[in-house]
Amino acid sequence: KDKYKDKEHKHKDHKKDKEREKFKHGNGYLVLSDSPHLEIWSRRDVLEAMFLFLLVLFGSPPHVKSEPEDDFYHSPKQEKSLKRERDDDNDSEFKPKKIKTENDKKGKKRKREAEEINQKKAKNKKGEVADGKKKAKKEPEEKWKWWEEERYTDGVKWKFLEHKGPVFAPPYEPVPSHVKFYYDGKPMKLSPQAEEVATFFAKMLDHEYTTKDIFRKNFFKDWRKEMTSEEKSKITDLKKCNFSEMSEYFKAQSEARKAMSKEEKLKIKEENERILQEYGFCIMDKHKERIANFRIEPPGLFRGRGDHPKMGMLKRRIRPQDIIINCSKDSKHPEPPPGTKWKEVRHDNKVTWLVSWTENIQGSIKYIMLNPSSRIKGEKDWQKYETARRLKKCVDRIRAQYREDWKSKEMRIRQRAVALYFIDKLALRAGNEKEEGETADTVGCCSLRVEHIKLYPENDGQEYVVEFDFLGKDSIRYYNKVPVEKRVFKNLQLFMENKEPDDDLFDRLNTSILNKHLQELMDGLTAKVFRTYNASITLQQQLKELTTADENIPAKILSYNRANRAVAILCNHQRAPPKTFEKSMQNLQTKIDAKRDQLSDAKRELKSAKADAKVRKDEKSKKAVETKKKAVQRIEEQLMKLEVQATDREENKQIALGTSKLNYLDPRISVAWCKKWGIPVEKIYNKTQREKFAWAIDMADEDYEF
DNA sequence: GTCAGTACTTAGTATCCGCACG
DNA sequence: CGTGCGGATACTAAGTACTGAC
Repeated sequence: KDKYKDKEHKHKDHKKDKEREKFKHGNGYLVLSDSPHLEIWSRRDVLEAMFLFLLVLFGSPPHVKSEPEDDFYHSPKQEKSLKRERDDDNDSEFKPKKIKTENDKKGKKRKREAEEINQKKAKNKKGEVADGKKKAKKEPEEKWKWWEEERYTDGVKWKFLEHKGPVFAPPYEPVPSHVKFYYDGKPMKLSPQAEEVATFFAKMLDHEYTTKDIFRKNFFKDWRKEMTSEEKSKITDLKKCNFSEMSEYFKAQSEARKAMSKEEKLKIKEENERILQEYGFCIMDKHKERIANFRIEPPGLFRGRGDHPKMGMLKRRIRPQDIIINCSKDSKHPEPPPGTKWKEVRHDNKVTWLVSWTENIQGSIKYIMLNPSSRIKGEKDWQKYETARRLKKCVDRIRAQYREDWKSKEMRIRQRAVALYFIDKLALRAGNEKEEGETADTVGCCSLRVEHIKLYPENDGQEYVVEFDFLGKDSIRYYNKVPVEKRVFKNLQLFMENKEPDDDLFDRLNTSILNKHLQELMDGLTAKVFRTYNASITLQQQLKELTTADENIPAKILSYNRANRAVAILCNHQRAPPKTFEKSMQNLQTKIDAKRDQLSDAKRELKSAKADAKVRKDEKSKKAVETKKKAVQRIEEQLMKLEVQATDREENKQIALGTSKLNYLDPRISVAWCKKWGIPVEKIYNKTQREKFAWAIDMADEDYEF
């Protein structure tokens, strides 16, 4: 109650929020605290309404638990969902009842965000409100605009969750007996367990992974664990193992798959579709939502990125007894495959995952969660950009502050300030500590070591240049030479004094110290918000700068891509140049040349048509001139389009735009840009992206400002 | 402050699949 | 009507952030 008091005062019309706030967490279960609604909604009402609603949703009587202990949990949910639409107008009546006495930052923050949501909401709400139940019925056809509804505010992620559990990897199918494995030149029949692991290796034989020492060592060690004692004593040297028949067999198999008839392919497709329909969706709070990764990761050999010390280790097969199911108490929980049991079925509505298991390589937990188009992901995404926009409002203050801190007497503060400067200026990642030897040696800002930077008092005519060279996330190299302010430079010299190359540059700093500091500067601020903020603000600026009114659509899109690219470069989003890059560039060039020829032909024709018309002066020849003119124009346009495409592709050779588009750029900036220039959103976002950003597409208008 | 554990976002690449092209 | 290309999607690794115990 206290938490949200502050909100109450300012938000008289936020009744729904209040409802949510009533269901607080205490002693491990939900407690219904001061609830004015109990006055209007008797338990019977609630049950009745709930019944009706479920009937509409599922078409058959629901399974309703009647145990009292379920009740407090249960009814609020239904009460709330049904009520939503209704109570809008009697809001004010309830207000006075809520007396909040204290506030905290989180409450404030949410409030502010909720405020914004509400403004938008006000616009559309009226129409939808009318038909509460019908809406639920129609829902599958009609897209649900979750962004027009209130959000949970107290850490509850859902009230109802039902799903079918995961899809397990298909069981191992032994290779036919004529496919032999040879040890030391002699054929050898392997036990199914050992054989399965051998096939994992055989499938990767073409990959350069299998030539790496660590990979081979890890693989062999784990493989031996799967062998029978007999096999173990025989097979002692990986070099003497010959997997080539297996490898050939799998290659043949994949060829065969490609060569399958249409019918067979269709059949497989249909089967996949069936599985998707059955397992690919869940019901969360009365809405059917798509699950992102409902298939359990199949066993195989671990492929880390970069120089990973664990590459080649066996990634174990996941069994039902490894699986934790999360769903609501009042849902029909998924059944484990016959003869098996789940590790646990829990009902934790403070988390968003449906299924989890512990992976055996790093011992970390993996989750099955919802699709980016789902409410639960979308809300979070939206909130992320709202936080970044709040940073926009106070970034000047924060910048002034860290510049001031460069002069601090305290080393830890100077380090903090310089690190923050890098994070802000260069969009570096925070750089959590990692366990040595468990993962590839990569760093972020706070974990930079002395060996990762070089200082040049003067370089290429610039003063105080810092050269960064290190491996970041996914072992992608970050290389950059940047001139910095004198104070930063001097500080860096100081930090590096008397240190070995492999000592931490910021020895008095880590991400948790930094984030704690940031939290004090702005509610909800963490290091990664700077990346989001700088990416989005850069896009907005670049779009403003690069777009010119008189360009045609392809040229505008090139401008968009260039703006996008500026961000990708800032965030260091790289990719391996596609294998087919050179070739496809050539193809494009050929096309361009052909188009050029075509254009000059068309121009020539136009000329002669004109000459002809001059002499003849009849209608027909005039018309011919017009036609030719149009043809020339059209070809010119096509040529332009191709040239633009070529430029775009060339500039994109080693830069990946997708990551920033998907994770860093406030989609409303792009949507606004599209609207402003009359560009169809489809040119910017493909189908998946449009689903993910449905909220932004729906709510942003052309004058949206990040 | 350190550490382990948990939840969730961000990331590059492998594979799939539909469509333009010959 | 087959084929090859390139965008879309699937996959899962690798980050960030936060919590709570000590």
